[in-house]
Amino acid sequence: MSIRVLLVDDHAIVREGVRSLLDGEADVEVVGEAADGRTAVQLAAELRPDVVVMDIGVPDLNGVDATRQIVAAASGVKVLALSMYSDRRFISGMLEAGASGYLLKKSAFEELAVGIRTVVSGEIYLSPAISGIVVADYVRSLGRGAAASSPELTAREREVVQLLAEGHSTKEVASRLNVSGKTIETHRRNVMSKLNIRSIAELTKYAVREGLSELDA
Amino acid sequence: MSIRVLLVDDHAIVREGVRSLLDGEADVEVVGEAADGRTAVQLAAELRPDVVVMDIGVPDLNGVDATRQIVAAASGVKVLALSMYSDRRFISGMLEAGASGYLLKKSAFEELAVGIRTVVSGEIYLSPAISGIVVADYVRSLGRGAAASSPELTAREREVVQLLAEGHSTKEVASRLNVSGKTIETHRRNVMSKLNIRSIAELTKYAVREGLSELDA
DNA sequence: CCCCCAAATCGGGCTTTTCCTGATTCATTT
DNA sequence: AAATGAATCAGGAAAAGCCCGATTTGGGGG
Repeated sequence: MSIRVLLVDDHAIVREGVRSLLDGEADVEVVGEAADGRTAVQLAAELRPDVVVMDIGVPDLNGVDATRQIVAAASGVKVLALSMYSDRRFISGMLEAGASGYLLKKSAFEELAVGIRTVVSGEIYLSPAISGIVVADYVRSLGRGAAASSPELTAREREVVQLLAEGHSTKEVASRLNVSGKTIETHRRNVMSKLNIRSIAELTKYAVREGLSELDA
Repeated sequence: MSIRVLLVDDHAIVREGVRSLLDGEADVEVVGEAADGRTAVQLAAELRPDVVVMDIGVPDLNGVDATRQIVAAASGVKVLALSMYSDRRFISGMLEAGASGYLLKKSAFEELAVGIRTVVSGEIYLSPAISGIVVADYVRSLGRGAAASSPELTAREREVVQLLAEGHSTKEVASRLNVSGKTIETHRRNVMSKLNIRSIAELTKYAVREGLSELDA
């Protein structure tokens, strides 16, 4: 029985390349691909892969929140983050969301193969470069009580912010999330109140700064 | 005689993936890889590949300047830009530097294969999404000689965009510029029509990309 | 077990903004 | 002189936003 993998990355060339490489691994089988977070969550539920290889900077639903939903909905499905960034916020975000591993795109493919097998076996896999940051954070956290990330916004709120920052109207966001426009409106206003901002422009910049949205999206 | 390719990308996984895909093309042979611009220039001189597939966001020496040096030093070597971004500045930068093509990572791999063969034959290859931007720039350049930073918009329009992107409401912008709100409204709608965008979120990102606004403003 | 709270959901009614369709002025170009 | 593009503005319809409140649901603590 080979390891069933779902690939999530918004760049088709990258997905196809990784798939091609994984095809060379006898014990790994790519069973699906997704170009955005929401599709990833759906496919994870349908396909029940062993591992989701998740890029963080994906549209529609970001990698962190997609991971949270996948882990919550499909127990047993492991998520392995594959990111360009070694930014502490992304790392801690993914691990807190329930990812079983984190590696960098600049790593060799061999690391991905090892990482996949490692997380399937129930262990955690971190790129060597990442380990240092995680340990440093851990050591720091020994001194303080909590204060890991900035839980200002709820997961749902971040979801709404991301979609709004990607240029979707309130109505579009509502229909995509299958809720009333009033609900989205409330979420937006709550967020803007929490962040003390008064315009979509500032909200968009916040989303970009937080990695919820890409500048060229 | 197969087409000899040099891959330049700072992400090993991406390089290996693309190499794996290209290995499936009978007439293409990957003869080298580089993780940064300086190495790319050296290898291009040593290996004399037919095509350099060049990522823009590489360390040490950026893709644009690396392209410039490769084209200057090794006549006959074609450079095909492979970028995450469809930003006009990158596109024009690469083409001005002498690249023979530009395609996006979100394209399918098939496009890369076609692109490589196209540039080897001496022609230019552009992703369809890119072509529109290039043509728009070209058409614009027909009218003017220079073409400054963002020649799409008039000075007044940029002024309005900047203020909107900084989070000011239409009314606030109007009073600051001492004109009617209706005028600002018209400017905004004209701009959004020109740029083919439908939301303040996208307008804000445009402003940030163009340097009209700061992310932390 | 029950109460409370936070999060998510929605509605009514009113205000504000946006959208669509023109229209005028002025400077530059042809 | 005619045409074009840029900047300015208006009126009315449509949409979105703002301020109130309300329900439901899932946990935690008493």
